Amino acid sequence: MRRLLELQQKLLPDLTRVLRERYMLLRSIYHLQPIGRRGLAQAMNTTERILRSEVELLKETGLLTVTAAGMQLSGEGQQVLDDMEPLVGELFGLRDLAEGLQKKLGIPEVIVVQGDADQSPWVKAELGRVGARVLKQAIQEGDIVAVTGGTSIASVANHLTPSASFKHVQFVPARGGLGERVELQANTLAAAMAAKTGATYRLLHVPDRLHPEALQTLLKEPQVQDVLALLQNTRIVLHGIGDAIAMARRRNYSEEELADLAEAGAVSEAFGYYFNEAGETVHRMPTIGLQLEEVHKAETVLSIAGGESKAKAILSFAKQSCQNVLITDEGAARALLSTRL
Amino acid sequence: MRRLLELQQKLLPDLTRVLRERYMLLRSIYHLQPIGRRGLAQAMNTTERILRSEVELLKETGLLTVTAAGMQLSGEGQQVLDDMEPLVGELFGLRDLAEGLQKKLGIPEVIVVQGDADQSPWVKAELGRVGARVLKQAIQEGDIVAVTGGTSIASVANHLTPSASFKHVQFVPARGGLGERVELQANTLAAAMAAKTGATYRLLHVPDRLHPEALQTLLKEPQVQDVLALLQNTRIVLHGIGDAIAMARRRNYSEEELADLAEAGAVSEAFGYYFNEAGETVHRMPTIGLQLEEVHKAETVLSIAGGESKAKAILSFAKQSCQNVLITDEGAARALLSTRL
DNA sequence: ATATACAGGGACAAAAAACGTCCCGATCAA
DNA sequence: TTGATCGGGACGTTTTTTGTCCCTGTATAT
Repeated sequence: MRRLLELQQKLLPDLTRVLRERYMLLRSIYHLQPIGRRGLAQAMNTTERILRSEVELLKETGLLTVTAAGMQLSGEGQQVLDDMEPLVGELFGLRDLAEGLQKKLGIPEVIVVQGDADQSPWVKAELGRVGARVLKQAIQEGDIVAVTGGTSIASVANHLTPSASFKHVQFVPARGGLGERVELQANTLAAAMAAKTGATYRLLHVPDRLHPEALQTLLKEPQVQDVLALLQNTRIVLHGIGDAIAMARRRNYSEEELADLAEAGAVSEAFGYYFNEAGETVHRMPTIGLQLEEVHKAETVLSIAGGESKAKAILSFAKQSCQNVLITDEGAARALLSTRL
Repeated sequence: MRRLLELQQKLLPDLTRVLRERYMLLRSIYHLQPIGRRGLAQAMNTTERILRSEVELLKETGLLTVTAAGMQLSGEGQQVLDDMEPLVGELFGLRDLAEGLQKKLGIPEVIVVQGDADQSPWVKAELGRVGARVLKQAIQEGDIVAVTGGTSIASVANHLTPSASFKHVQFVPARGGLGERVELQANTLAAAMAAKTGATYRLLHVPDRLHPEALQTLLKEPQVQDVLALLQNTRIVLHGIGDAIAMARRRNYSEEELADLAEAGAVSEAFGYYFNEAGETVHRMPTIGLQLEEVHKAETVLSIAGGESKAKAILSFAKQSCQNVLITDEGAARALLSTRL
């Protein structure tokens, strides 16, 4: 494929530019639909007229339909967008980035999506879309999937679709309450994923900020024990990676606690663990759930994190060397590759 | 590849049109170089200005160089033209034509080049170029290659290049003098091919229009016997297919003989044999050389014929069902496919 | 050597396409 | 019902493409 592209580019030098632009257009429409000309023009920061020409062309090709509510992708347009996925790597040079990361971080598989989650809101959605696709491919009957909270994982939940392969799958929250907003909590997302796919789910109801003694009591509860037993047999871990300080702040840590974390050198966060640059655990959220050893035992660990601001955190967590697949974005990838080892 | 092209076409509807045009441009330059803007514009019947824009673009891409003598392909341009070969089948729908012919005529491999040899002079050159390529692929050490005369085969000779694989190959004329112009005779072409490739060759010197008795005498000549013995071990036959009447006329048949041929239903001609629509031999040139049985015995029979006017002849000869590869052009292919079985 | 024919490149007006901008009636959501 | 937003029409302006002609240099044949 690469060869064909190079050949075509010699005969039609701005082929890739056009393909890139059209791809971004389709993708934007997909994420914003139904959307009007003006709104879209603003979102893609281009002019209304120029966008109009593009849209008219895509309309003639039948890739998008135009209603009074705005424009949206047709079935074929959706199909084309999906079919383009492998092409995108070449068009934006993402394949090279992915290979570079793979080598640098020692992760078996790396997928890089175009854009920067810090700058463009839809990039998070893209991460979710790709994450959902990868999860669907990895899933096997009877799997136990441990999921964490966070915006990236929430995005995956959003893009999951019903499928027979999820029939006997169980989604289990990786950890109990972590003090996040409810729509981003692991419990919520496990349930949401189950609902979207047709799988089943379990919950881990652990109130926030419990005293250690109360925690011990809870641990004896049959329901809780049940879930913990399931977590020990986790085959797939689906988790996000957070910036340590940002996560702590989101979880309403006091200024004092934040200072402690910073002093300890915490850089990244995942399933309630905080890691320093060397990948060592420097702090744990006071709750119960998936243990780090169990993550290492899992067959497939799917990490999702994007945005330039996440680069340091990704690098830190990669030290765990337990990941099988990393899904990230261009912004993070470039930042990672430009830092010295 | 096909899939990628379809995808691209949805995003850039006139991609294939542009690729087609640029390909034809490169090809025309290749066949006419060095050529000036005006001459080329006339040859491709387009305007000077529009061609100029195209040329400027290709020049910037480095595909052609511009000298005071005119423009010509650069090394890279040459390379691109070669690399495009597989693409051309898709762009011009030639793959479908080839498959159709393969089915209809029962020939294992069919290659169709773009254009019509009756209309555009360079199509014959293209047939030769492709023929040379195929021959080069088919050749093995120690092969004996029987070649016929004719313009198509002459074109193959023109496009052959030196190669180590031709080291111990012998080119042998399929038949003795057949009354054609010397530059199209089998003898000449066998020698030419040997010279171009670095192979060796043998000649079959048989004067035109010999009496049967004289022929018998000649047959006893050691030199002749030698060549005939070689022909019995022919592994590759490289031959053209002619329209029966046209060939006879080119060979200065009398009006009376022509009438006889026509009455006998002669349609096609190859290595001195004339066949009717059913593929039956209705006449033979009075000379010596490769026998029809030997053609059937050969491992590879490479037939080359193009132009709409050759369609009937190709169909007739295909009845022999001894061909392995047919190289023809769009004009002939379309005509063949549009005739009832 | 010289004439000639043909090469590429420059120039420029005409034509066409692309673009910026504004408006309008329809439609949907509040 | 109201207000915001939708797609499509309209139109002048800008940019690009195209047609046309000319000029100078260079091969080639005489």
